[in-house]
Amino acid sequence: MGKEPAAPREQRHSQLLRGVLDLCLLALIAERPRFGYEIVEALGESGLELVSEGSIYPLLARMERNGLADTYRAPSPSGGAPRKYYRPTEAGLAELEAGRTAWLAFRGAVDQALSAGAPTEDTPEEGK
Amino acid sequence: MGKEPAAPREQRHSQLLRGVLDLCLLALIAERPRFGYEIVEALGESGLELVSEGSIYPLLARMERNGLADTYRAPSPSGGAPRKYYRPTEAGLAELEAGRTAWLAFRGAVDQALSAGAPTEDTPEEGK
DNA sequence: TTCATTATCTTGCGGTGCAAGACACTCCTG
DNA sequence: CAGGAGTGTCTTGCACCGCAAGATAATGAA
Repeated sequence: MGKEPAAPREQRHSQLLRGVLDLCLLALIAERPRFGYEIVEALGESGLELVSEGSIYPLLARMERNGLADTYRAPSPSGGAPRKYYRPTEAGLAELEAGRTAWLAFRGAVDQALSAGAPTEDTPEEGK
Repeated sequence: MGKEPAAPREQRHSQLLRGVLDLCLLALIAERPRFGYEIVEALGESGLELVSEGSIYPLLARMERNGLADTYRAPSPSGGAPRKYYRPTEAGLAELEAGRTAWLAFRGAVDQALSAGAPTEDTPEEGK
């Protein structure tokens, strides 16, 4: 005993983000160059409020290392540490496009799987 | 170089499944009791073809251990090892309901985040 | 100088999908 | 009766990654 997860409900969110978080980042920096802090806020506005900096900085660094994004620095206009702006490379844009497709397919598959045994089930799917 | 993952594209699928796979299983056994092999096939029909037995048996066992599902055995009608049927408990149904809600919220958030910098958009970003 | 603000980066932990393979039960054939 | 094939279940070990927590850095104001 004592090995209970204790918070299985909130943990689901963490697991859900996997495999999609990098895509979201790519989409965000594809819209326009952004820096870390800004991205956290942008994600929050999308409804992904639980994403924190500890999640995205390593991810951003990995993307840069893998050649999906490149960066440049610029001083902070409001005083403070200089900002590091991220912007997708060609490879990054390609990855984003592939990822969008994968997400759409996955989303459809999960929707269908979850519709099984749904409570609102009038869906009179023909008997096979 | 030389430490590249080699297959980042196919790996995304694995990561996407996290946090949702248990929900799919719950939905499937909520529709009617099912056994392992059957579940793999059902998932495949939904589009989740890459899910293999190595993924779901441990998951099924975990759900049983956590009181989300209970089981009973029945002989295989077509000869072979006896089947182990899974069916959700009350707690399992509650978890399924909560999970559906979480999935819907997450899905919307990701859709919105991914719509940023979409190619179909007139992206009027000026050349800086 | 010292402090507050803004922002980036690192470490260690914990959860989990999956490939690979071992094991179990039943029927069929000779 | 023995052997084989088909059908299902279960276990081990690994690799991946989000995240809490905290360290670090740069700038401007008091």
